[in-house]
Amino acid sequence: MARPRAFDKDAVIAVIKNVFWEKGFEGTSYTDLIAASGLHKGSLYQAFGDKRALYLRALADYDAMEVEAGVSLLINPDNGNAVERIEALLEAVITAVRNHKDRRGCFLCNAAIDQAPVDPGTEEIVTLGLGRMHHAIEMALSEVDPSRQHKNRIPSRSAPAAKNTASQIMACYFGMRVMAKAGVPLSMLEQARDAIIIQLKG
Amino acid sequence: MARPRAFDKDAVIAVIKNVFWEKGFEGTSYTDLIAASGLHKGSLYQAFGDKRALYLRALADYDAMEVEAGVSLLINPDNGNAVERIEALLEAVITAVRNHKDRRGCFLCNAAIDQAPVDPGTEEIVTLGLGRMHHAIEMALSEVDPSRQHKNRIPSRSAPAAKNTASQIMACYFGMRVMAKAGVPLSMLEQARDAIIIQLKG
DNA sequence: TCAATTATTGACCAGTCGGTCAAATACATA
DNA sequence: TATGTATTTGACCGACTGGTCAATAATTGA
Repeated sequence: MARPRAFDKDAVIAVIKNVFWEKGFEGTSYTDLIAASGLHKGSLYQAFGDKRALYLRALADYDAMEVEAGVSLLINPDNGNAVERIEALLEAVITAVRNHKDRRGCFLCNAAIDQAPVDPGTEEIVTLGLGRMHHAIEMALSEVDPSRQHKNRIPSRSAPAAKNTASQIMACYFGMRVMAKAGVPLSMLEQARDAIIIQLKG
Repeated sequence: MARPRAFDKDAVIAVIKNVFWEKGFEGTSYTDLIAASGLHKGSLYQAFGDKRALYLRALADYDAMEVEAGVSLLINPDNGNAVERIEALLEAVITAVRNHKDRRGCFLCNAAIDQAPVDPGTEEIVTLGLGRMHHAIEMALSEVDPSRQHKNRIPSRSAPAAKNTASQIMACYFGMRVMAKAGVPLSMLEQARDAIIIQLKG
């Protein structure tokens, strides 16, 4: 019927996500978005709406991709026992800093600090994302796999204890991301990871 | 010799600190700073330099006031035993949200995310502040007060274990601040606090 | 009282911000 | 091939950005 769009919307969001992820909402200008996407300002407006709409789509995309990856890492028994999966999650934070000099951190965490307090749309995506993360950790913690119980000595937890510990691990995880962004020595992140794992195994 | 300054520099920094604290670096404009301080743009420049210099002074002031308050809370035995002092620190995060609807969070934490990765001056203040916090927690954890040891049953920790646990508690603390900003239910923050305290007492 | 020195003031700057729009363009259908 | 429709384009907008500066005012020591 009409002229078709010359670009793939999802691919553009994926690119733009990286800009907001790295620079935050206020720190990102249309000039940045144009440079990254190769599109014209008018095209961005026509396809997605204003800057805030673009930001929310980018954040939702992060949630669907990266947060979801974390959730499946935590839930899938193929990745080892519950403690090993949680350790892998924490290890990923350290690896990102060590190998890739990644200072972008976690977009959800960045958004929590820079936009959630002033934008309800951001707040909603962030709290839902944190909620799913929390639930995944809780699931992992309460998991009792009878066939592995002996071999790995993971103490099983009552439901309320699992909830408490899940909240604690969430806090540790996001705290580690903040510390990584802050630029603390890697050793401090490793210490935090070790302490958590020792606690879980003990 | 010459015309004296009509305002108190420290008082102005204290006011401006609140603006940056709430809105971040990019989110704060000179218009905001002028409205908060009542000064003219030229006066701010003459007295402090550019926006970044102002931000760094505000952050340094936060470090000297608020972070230092946290450090003394952790170190001073008048505030109870080590676990009680750490609990008070975590409780303060929850209270700030519950009673004052405070969404500013921790300025050091906000700065870690929004400016530390792109500004070395910010990174330095933040890492030094985190370092002092870490040291204070470590001191509290390794503290063995013989007269109280029996009464309160705080397990004493070896130096390396105290370092690990200190890093873990730091992460939990900053994570809780992120979660508070994100707008998670208060119960989740209380769960995290409970889990940490149970861990320390166990 | 006068000179030297510093602070205050508000007008001013170029550049950039997010956002709009009408014209040109390209496609699918008829 | 003609027509209707959606996309692309780049010029354009007013508002605001961080920052400057020359004129004016206030103070102290001489």
